[in-house]
Amino acid sequence: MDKDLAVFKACSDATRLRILFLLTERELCVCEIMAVLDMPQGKISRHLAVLKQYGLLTTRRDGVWIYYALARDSSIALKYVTVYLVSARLVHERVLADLDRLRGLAGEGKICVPQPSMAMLQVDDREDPAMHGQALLPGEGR
Amino acid sequence: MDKDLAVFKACSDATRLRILFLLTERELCVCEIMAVLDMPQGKISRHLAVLKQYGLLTTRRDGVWIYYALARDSSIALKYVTVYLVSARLVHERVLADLDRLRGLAGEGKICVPQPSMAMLQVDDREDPAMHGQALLPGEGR
DNA sequence: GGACTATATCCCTATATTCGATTATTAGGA
DNA sequence: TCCTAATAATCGAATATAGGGATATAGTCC
Repeated sequence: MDKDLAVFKACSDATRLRILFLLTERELCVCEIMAVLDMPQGKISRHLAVLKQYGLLTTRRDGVWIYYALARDSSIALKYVTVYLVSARLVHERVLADLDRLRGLAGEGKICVPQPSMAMLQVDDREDPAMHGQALLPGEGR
Repeated sequence: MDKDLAVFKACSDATRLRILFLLTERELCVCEIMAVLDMPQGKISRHLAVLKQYGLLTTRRDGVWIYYALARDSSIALKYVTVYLVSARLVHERVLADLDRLRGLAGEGKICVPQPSMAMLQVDDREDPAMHGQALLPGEGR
């Protein structure tokens, strides 16, 4: 029962629930989730660590990126929560908006492809306080 | 989405989860839950208040006793959590022990002597726990 | 090696949760 | 009305959790 309890604890936070809804679409790396939810990297990373620790997520490393995906068959509760996520994703406005933003990022491909360094682009690289240190996404100007 | 979040918050405590499993059997009054879980009255009452506040329970007063029962259709998440509860109740040792203790209470007659309305109670234990979304809820006919 | 990027982790504070213990409320009966 | 049982509500302490900010680690490219 402890595993099931862990699943519910994992789901009992608004940010984590939004992340889980996003992951019903496909596996995602941290920077994609950051971009969609518009939250600082440390926060996203921490919540992902919690979700993984509770057994809801698996990770796959691909170079610099670490892809998070919904785990399967790790507990009874997770099975039903997953069915819930898939069923409710089309109902909640906020989730729909998140999914739209995700699809708008860069189609189905990687969005956080390594960018040329700012120095090489000869762009003013003064830090923008509003950016929380996150990298630019393709197509974004500064 | 907030209602769904509330459901998961409600389920993210071991005591509350055990109470919810008990309530898949039938509606219960506080003293019965106290006896089964062997916990102080204040603790049980507090958790029941949380569950009700989050929309998972309904109450019915009958004289001195207040019967708590699983709510229905109050949110999408609750629907799936209820299906989970019915499906998982035969899997977890601790839940089985709780349900056994509950069934053993009636004969003892030491605690309050409630008269549960049998209309609420029909749950088919022979349901296949592996099925998706079609398990019977308490009180639902086939 | 050095620069850069993606991600993880640590520190610290604010807030939330849980619990035991106590007290209050409500209903029924003598 | 007084008494009692069932339940709710309150208080304070201990613990857990979430968040921002800063730093650390680990690949990748040159």
